[in-house]
Amino acid sequence: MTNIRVRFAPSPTGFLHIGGARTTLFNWLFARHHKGTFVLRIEDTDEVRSTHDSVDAILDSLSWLGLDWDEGPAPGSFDGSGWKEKGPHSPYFQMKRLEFYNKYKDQLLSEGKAYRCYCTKEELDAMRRQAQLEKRPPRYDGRCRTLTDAQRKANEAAGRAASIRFRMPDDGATVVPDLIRGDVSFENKLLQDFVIVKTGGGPTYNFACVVDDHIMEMSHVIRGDEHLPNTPSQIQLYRALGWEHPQFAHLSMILGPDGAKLSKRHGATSVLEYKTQGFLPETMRNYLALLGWSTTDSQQLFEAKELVDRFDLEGCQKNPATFDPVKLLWMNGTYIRKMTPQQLSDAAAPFLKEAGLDAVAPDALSKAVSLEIEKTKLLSEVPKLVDFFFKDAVYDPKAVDKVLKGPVPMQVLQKLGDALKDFSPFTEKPLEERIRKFCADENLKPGQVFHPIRVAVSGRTEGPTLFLMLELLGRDKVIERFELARKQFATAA
RNA sequence: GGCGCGUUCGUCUAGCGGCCCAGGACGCUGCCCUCUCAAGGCAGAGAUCACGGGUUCGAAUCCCGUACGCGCCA
Repeated sequence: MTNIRVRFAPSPTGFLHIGGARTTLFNWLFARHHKGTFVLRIEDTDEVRSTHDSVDAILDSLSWLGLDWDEGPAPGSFDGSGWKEKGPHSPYFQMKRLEFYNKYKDQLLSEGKAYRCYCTKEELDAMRRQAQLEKRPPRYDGRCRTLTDAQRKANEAAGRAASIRFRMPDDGATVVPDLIRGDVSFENKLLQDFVIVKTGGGPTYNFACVVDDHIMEMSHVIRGDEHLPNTPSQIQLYRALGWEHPQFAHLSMILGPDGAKLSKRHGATSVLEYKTQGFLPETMRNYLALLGWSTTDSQQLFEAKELVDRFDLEGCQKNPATFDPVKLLWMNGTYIRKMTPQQLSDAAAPFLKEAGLDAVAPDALSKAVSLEIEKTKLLSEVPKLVDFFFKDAVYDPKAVDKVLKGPVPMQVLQKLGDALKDFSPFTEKPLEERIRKFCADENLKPGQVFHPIRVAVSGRTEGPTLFLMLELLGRDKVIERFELARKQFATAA
């Protein structure tokens, strides 16, 4: 069996979006599963829209997702003119590989498999309109196929720029053997002589892609569904160049909730946005894997290694999948619950810093986090879940209305405050015993006591288990907040 | 417009001729646990397998059409 070599080949014209991340993930999983090689190639032939920032954003996104590549540019290595690269096929930027495209363009030209086309944009537009009028497919008519040397010279003399077109076969059909969809057949007469080199001299996507995939020895091309209609043209190019084509696998697309291709108007589509929202990379990998791939037992949660072990192209879905943010959120919660409090604190560090909680002692923070871990769904929620341990409580008016209003809560706070003033040890079990005794002594139901305590101390009705929360806050803060709440809300009664 | 791909609970999916009047997961509803919120446990609602024809003793599964959705080429 040949070595497995796959690649992800993004155009650096923006951030890495969810669809691109999914394609990368599948390539990466396939490579790792087969102990093959994963290559990152930058298709920057669109000189107008390609930017250095986009390259960096893509590299950062992949690094965050934990999808490492064996060949290609190194993240963070931009030095003002380019990136450091690793791998035997460097450079991995198409704009630095023009010599290859030129070489094979010349070969095709000299073998008569490609030709110069002098048609202007206006002429091509006219041709298209005419075809539409006659209800024919708008296909290039091949008028420059048979230009004589004299005609060619005349065109050159007239200052017309030439593009290079590939001579497609007129008859027969081209079959795309697809690992996911089976054989897909396209009639050649409906395919046109497509441009391989633009008038400006740059290669088109279909040409550069074929040349590079061959030179870089790709065994499989795993890419989005939208490339399937390009594939017969590419296969013809491989043949004309005397090359064997790689195996193809076309992944179904990812849709937004409205059934249209996932795009910016559906909200967050940049992978990095999910990082800032507080999702974990392992969540993203697991969830994205399930978008278009599954096992026969419909397993949902996969350890990192398990995903690599179990991934295969056979489990890939033909039909498009709708991205479900609700399930993503659930999944993030399951991953957070698997973490230790320490790990969660560390992972949430950027968010804690933003909330001004970065000075909190790690040990105290970890304890607070441990009380909230099972309800955390996003890293970004951690600060507001624990802030009242370290900052003044902010009283939620609704909570106050519901729980602190009336004479009973106020009395509870006063009497219990007195009772706890010198109480020791101020730890969970003794506190529970003491407070339950207080309930009995005062002839109050536990709820009549517990709820006011909770709101007085934290400002809200929902929170961690009560007595541990009190222990962690410590006696001084508890007493202080009892008093503060009484002063602040006594009149409200 | 032409070509191509797709169509199983709201969503992600299992299913590759009998085990399926369709299984799992998210979400939803109810109950249990309980000091709140969660988490967890249990139960439930939810899919005439897009539609119409075939093939077959038997079809979600095979074949052919139709509809719809999406993509590509313009």
